[in-house]
Amino acid sequence: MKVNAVLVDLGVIGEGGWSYLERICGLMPDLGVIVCTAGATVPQRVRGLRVGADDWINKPCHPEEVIARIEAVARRRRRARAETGMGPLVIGEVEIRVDQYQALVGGSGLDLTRREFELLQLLAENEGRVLDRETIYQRVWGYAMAHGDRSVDVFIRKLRLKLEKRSPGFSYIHTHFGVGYRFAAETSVPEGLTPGDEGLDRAESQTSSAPSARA
Amino acid sequence: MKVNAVLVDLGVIGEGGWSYLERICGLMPDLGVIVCTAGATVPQRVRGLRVGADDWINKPCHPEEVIARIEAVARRRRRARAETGMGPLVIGEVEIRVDQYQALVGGSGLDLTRREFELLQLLAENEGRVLDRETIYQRVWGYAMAHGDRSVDVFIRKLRLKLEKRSPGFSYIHTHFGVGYRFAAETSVPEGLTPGDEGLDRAESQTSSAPSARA
DNA sequence: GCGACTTGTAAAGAGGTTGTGAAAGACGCT
DNA sequence: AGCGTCTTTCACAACCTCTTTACAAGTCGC
Repeated sequence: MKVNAVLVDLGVIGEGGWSYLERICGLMPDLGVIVCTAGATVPQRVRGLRVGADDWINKPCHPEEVIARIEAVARRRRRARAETGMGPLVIGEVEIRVDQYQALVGGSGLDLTRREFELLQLLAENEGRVLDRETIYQRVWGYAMAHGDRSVDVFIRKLRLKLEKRSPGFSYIHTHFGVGYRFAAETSVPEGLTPGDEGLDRAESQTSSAPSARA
Repeated sequence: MKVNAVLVDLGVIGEGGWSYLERICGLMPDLGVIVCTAGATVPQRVRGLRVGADDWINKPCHPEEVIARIEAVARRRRRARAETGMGPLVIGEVEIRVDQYQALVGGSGLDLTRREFELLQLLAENEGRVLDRETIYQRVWGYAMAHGDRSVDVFIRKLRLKLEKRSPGFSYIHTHFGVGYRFAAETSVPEGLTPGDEGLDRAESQTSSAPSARA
């Protein structure tokens, strides 16, 4: 069961309420946030929506409407991450069984530590997308990355070692210099390309060389 | 400019309003829909949100709050679209996936550095518009350009090389002497046409550029 | 066409980013 | 507590990108 939205009853809103709201919206951008207050003024509601709340209900309010608004927000959220199917995550040779806390490569189990697994899971859930280190750290470690922290790099390396040992010839984790990392199943040595005629273009072809295309 | 949300004023809602709302929500699931009505009852609002509206405002309502609600919905939409990669930027053969930090030409990936990518993105977002160097620098580098800085020119060149290598016969980045650069998909060698005799409105030659238009 | 200015092009060094191996520290188990 | 495992930190090497510079080529007004 996945949470798509929360209903936050702040009562009569005060300073504590604002910082709380900001923290929720900042920390969990994927979560729908509906705020419920007693007698909030228009400027307050405006401020709340600006901070990041998805909806704002003022008491007294009808239960039916509250439910409908929750549904509306939750539906939006669900749609936004429609790809988060419940089945195992499969990218190329790699299969991730989230519920079992286990990753497989070519059918046999991969021995990962907790951090390694959660990093792999995050990357795989965002297949094809470049994630920067701050985002990775925030979502795997659960709090903000300290300046100069190299943990992400180190764990990327560990994952790479374990993955590429199991399926040689494929590279999964790609570095985007100055940006972050991207997870995708690609042949590490694109055939038919002579190293040297590339010029400025390092010709990493995204689509053509996917080994086992995953629709 | 991309539309993220619409505000639909249905007045006093009747049967026509319902079918209209259903059509909008059904036809354009990616669009945020905010409904505005006069004196809709709670069951009516519940029904509207169930049909697929993202928010529901009842008149009389404060303009400030309306704007805040539009912003909230639009923000959600934008985020959802960026996250799911729903809205790649497509100009001619070039496709830009902002969330993936990746650009494709003719379906295969173009490997760009961070600055190159951000420059391309800026140009593509302003397709057909001439951007001067100061603006480009300000928006890609994030601060004002120093006098005599040639960085923009250098990166324009790098982009041109990578783009034109991949789709020969087309030029995307056009120089406007003394002004700046303009991004548009055009055949690079149109015979008998001197670049410059386009007159005053050179900006809107937005050919939808069928790739086979060269014959 | 001439001169002044703008833009194209190529290359190299500086500076920052990432890869890598190993040691130190934290954690959990018996 | 003792031990092994996992995590974090550190230092250095390797690498990539950005910026700068210099010169060539192009464009505009006269």
